[in-house]
Amino acid sequence: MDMRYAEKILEIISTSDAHMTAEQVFFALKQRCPSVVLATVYNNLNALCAQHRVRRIRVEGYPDRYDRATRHDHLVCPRCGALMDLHLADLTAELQRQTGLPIEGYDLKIQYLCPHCRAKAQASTHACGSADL
Amino acid sequence: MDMRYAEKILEIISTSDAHMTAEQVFFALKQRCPSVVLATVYNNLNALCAQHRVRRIRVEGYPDRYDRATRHDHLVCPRCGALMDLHLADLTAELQRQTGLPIEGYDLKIQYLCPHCRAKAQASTHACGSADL
DNA sequence: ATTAGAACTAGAATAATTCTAAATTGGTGA
DNA sequence: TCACCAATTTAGAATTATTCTAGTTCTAAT
Repeated sequence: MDMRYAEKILEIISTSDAHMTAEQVFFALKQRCPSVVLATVYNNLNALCAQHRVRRIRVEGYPDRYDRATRHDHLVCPRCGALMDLHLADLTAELQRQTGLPIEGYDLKIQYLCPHCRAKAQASTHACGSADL
Repeated sequence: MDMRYAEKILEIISTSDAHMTAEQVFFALKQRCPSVVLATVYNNLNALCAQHRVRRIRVEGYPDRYDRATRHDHLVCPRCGALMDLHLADLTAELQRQTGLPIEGYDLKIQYLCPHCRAKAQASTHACGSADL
């Protein structure tokens, strides 16, 4: 397993709340380790995800993002892809009970127009009478 | 908007419970319309998703899948990407209350090792003492 | 029949990610 | 110290899913 940079990558991800893409992690790491290459970042990220030390988040229409492995949910803006953390109660036990299955985890993404996109949507509604999507 | 094939595509998706990829939809449609091209399927699928008549499901490590637009949740096998429908109670109101936000919807994916992968995992555990992932 | 606009086709282009092979690194024992 | 081994990284090509562009065809209205 490729792991020479793993600790550094882990630190970058866990000290940022930016939900970075692989490329952003790569640029952040490059500041400290100029010789590192994007493929290495992907390798390390994949290894970290396999070990559940990092969490990969896929958002419709955007590259994968990487996040701390702590259990929490997300708010996703369907317009701009912005991601925000949300700390709701853990539903695992409840879902296990409802489904009767040995579930391993779950992923809850809540769609919500972020304030910025909400403002833009209102502006364009006022301007031309209907949304531009 | 590209919509000449939309009804046929909608029919293919809604009469199948296979959670098809764009390519599978394309092959199914090609049976009836041999001249159709993959890009057209993507265009129609995108239009249908924008109108919320079809739902796109992204699964880690696999191409996007398309599903009926009815509200329901999914069970996802983290090993093979298999998708299964799950009809749990609608959480929208509860989430709206808990977050205090005007949410537009949500996406709940529950990870669960499907019976097939479970059997395989057990077999390899017995054979060589530990999982092969 | 003509025209205009929408939708389709073909295939090139793009973007994210993975793969392959070669080079480098770090650790271990001689 | 030196040589060796396995693990990891590098470099860049390859792959895959999806989108884009330009030209063509279709439909419906005139």
